[in-house]
Amino acid sequence: MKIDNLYSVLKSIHGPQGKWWPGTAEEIIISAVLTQNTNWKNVERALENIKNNCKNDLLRCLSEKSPDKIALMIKPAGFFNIKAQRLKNLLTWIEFYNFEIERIKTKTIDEIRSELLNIKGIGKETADSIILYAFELPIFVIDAYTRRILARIFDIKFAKYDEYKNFLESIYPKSTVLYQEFHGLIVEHAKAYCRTKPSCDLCLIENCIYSTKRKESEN
DNA sequence: CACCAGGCCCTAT
DNA sequence: ATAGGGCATGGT
Repeated sequence: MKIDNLYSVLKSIHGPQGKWWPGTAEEIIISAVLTQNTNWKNVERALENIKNNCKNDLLRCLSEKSPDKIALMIKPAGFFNIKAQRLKNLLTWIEFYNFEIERIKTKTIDEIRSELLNIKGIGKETADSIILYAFELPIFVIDAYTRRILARIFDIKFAKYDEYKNFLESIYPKSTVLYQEFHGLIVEHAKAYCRTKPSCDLCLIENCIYSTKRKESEN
């Protein structure tokens, strides 16, 4: 199997993901921080608490809360103290743009990424997730699952995040929808096949492709 | 009981 | 440069 086909193979297995990252742009920005090393179910609870406390103008409202207040709201998501501070840092940046997403989007992807990475608590995966899903600009999000799939199936290993990113962006066309779908497919694949298994190391996409190929050959 | 989850930062080699 | 520890909740 060629890496050019990974996307279509994943899609044939798991189907189109549609709006894989739920919520408005504002909610996506917040949940990008909440989901750091955290189960999505817990993110939903935390986000729900925030929405209950901030009925409208989510980002501006949240930015006016104290770190302690925020920590209390996002408690279910874990790491609540550090995440509360990270949200504050992120919101301080967004405030420069008067909390208007459209104003941020007038900058280039590289500028936005660089600014996001200057925020303490926003690493590459979080920054790229925000750019791809909240700002809807084409950037390839790399996570642990992405690395694992490349390693397992294609025996491809890089040392750095940006090497993975550049590699995949050189193979697949720079398309927001494509990158959104792709990342969603990778995560869903990992979830679907790992969650119920005792060890994630046994969660091999190879198995999945193998069984799919068998089905095809049986037809 | 242990291990994991849609990471990131800081520190010690 | 890079490995290891801390952050913390809820599910399996």
